[in-house]
Amino acid sequence: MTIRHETAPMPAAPLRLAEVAARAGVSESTVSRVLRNIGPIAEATRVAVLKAAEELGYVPNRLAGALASTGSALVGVVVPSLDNIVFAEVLRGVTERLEEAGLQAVIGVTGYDLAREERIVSALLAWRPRGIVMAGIDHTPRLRDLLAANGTAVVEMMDIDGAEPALDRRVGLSHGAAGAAMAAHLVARGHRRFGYVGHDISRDIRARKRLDGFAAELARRGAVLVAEEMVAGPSSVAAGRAGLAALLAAHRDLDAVYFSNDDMAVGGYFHCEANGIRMPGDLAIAGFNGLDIGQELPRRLTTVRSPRYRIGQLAAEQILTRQEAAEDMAKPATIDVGFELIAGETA
Amino acid sequence: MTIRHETAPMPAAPLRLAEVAARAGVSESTVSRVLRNIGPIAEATRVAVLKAAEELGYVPNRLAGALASTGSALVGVVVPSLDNIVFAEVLRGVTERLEEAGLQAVIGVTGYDLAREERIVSALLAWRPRGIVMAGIDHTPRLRDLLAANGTAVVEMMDIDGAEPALDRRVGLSHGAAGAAMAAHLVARGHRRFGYVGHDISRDIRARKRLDGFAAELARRGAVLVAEEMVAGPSSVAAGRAGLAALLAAHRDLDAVYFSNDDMAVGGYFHCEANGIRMPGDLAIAGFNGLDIGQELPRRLTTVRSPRYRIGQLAAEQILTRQEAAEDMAKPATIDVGFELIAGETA
DNA sequence: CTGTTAGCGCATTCAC
DNA sequence: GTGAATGCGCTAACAG
Repeated sequence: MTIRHETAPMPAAPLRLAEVAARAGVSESTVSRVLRNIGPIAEATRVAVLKAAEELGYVPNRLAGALASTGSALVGVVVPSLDNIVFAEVLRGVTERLEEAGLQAVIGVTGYDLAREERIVSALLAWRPRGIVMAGIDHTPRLRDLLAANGTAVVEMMDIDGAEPALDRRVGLSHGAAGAAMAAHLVARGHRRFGYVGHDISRDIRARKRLDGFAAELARRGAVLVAEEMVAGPSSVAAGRAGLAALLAAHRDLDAVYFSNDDMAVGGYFHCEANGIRMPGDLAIAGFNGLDIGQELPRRLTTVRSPRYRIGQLAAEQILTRQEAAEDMAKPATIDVGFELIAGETA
Repeated sequence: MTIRHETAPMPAAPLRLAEVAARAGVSESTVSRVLRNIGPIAEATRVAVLKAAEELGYVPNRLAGALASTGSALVGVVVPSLDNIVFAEVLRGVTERLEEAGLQAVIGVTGYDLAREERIVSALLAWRPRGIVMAGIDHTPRLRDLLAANGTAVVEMMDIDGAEPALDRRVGLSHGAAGAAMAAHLVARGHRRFGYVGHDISRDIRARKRLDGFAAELARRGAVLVAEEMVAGPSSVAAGRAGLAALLAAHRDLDAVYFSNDDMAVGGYFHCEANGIRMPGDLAIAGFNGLDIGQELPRRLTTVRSPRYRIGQLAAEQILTRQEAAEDMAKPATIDVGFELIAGETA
């Protein structure tokens, strides 16, 4: 047993609307209206209510509020990973835009696992969110059904080229086109014999789409993708370094190497630097994402910049502006944010 | 007006417990119990209920559940930034541990702004979360009062050395000690004349604590902190590069430079590389965080590794294990996860 | 402009 | 083992 000093803060149950109402001498509804800026309120009572709420340190119970009004201020946000700065930036875009509108993000991380994504989204739906924002357009059939049946606003981010029909809205870019654009650029720079270094591409579907677009464009332009080196596990600088080493050990005659993303490409860069391989003279190197680190290297990395922060903001925006009235008429809409090829100094 | 095909999914209102009950031919209470694995249930009815819920694609309404049971499965998570991979990793640790326990994270990003932190936490509290996990131990007095009065479980992460009393639990490391450890290491390596390159340190309180610990230890060991170069804005590779350039322009006689973190230090590294400054012969360089990128540079960066993922996990753990029963007796507890000095090749 | 009356969907007493 | 009430804290019609 402890002896509690009189001034010690009592971990009391949170206050209710009723207690604010009592202190202000008005009804609960009035307090509710004042706090939500709804309807006409006499200035005197508004002041009194605000004062009472402030003095008591009242924090409204949004659980109750959402239940009563059938509409929570929560938005589910699902990303495949947080190791990757890319998704952290998307998340920042989403949360910032949501905050402006007074909404909050509940997050889920799938680890690139579609079954887990299904479970996570299902759990998110339990909060009756205003909407769900998820990375990627590839989902389990069961998740598609769940989302469709639920009538929840859904925004798919990052990727816009897929065979499956859109759930609701899409904000992103064509990874196939990004891969093709890089292939075109590299071929134009005179490179002909290509290699590829990637990470576990069976899970990272967008990386696969880039590779497919890249390979197809190479073929179209008469260049060759000589070899692909896939490193197990997630992408990282270390994996890129090791991957390039392995690739070059087996194939000494490559002009250029395309990496699954900038992390991997930076690893390749370091391998070249450490082994006296000059870029792009001895070997050209290219990545994807347009990360800051790549542009701060002594030789700027050739890559494609994806507008991640903007994608996050636009995705949140879609949730905010979804007109319930127009819901039935609205065809699933796609916003293509495009990408920018950065012709750096490594290719 | 659109003509809706018969098979088109009707964006119906989400199902209620009652509909599952009707289909299974039992009462709502029974469904509720089956779904939550509570109390004795006949195997036959359990199967029937599960089948009905599955077939209907029922997703429980946690808003209602939390309201009725006064306890939500939400945990507020507040970080200063998401640009920095460091906090993304912390967030990953938190969400992974929470997911194991069936809880979900609602996030808030403060932008290193304490007033905004206060608003965000206040908004988070509105969901009556199981607990709040926040980065840092420096908060507005008003936020401290709010949290104390509320009786919410609070875990402060990252930092453990502060004048203010802990709110509830702390999981982190002493940034002052980390700065001092680096000072000791560098002096032991023979360096005497030091410079510092930092970012906007008025907002990044932990960076300031590291600098203070660093400077104090230098003084104690008879070395000198010749100059500090503060770059406006957040930390970045570019800022570190520019900062070192500026510092060296004004002070040509430095032995070693301590950076506010690894991002900045990597920038310094690139500056040296681009300008033929050899590390550590001409200039020693050290950072803080132990990011992967620093350890993949051709010369491994000398730095201090902070166990960010682990901090996140432990912080979530604290929320989970907080015994309501022992709540009154429990003194605010601090978990020091420590840090590891990485003696790289740049110092 | 303000108060009163009903639920929101579920978890929880209790009975049976 | 199961079902029938009661209320969580708030918003949303209604009156007045």
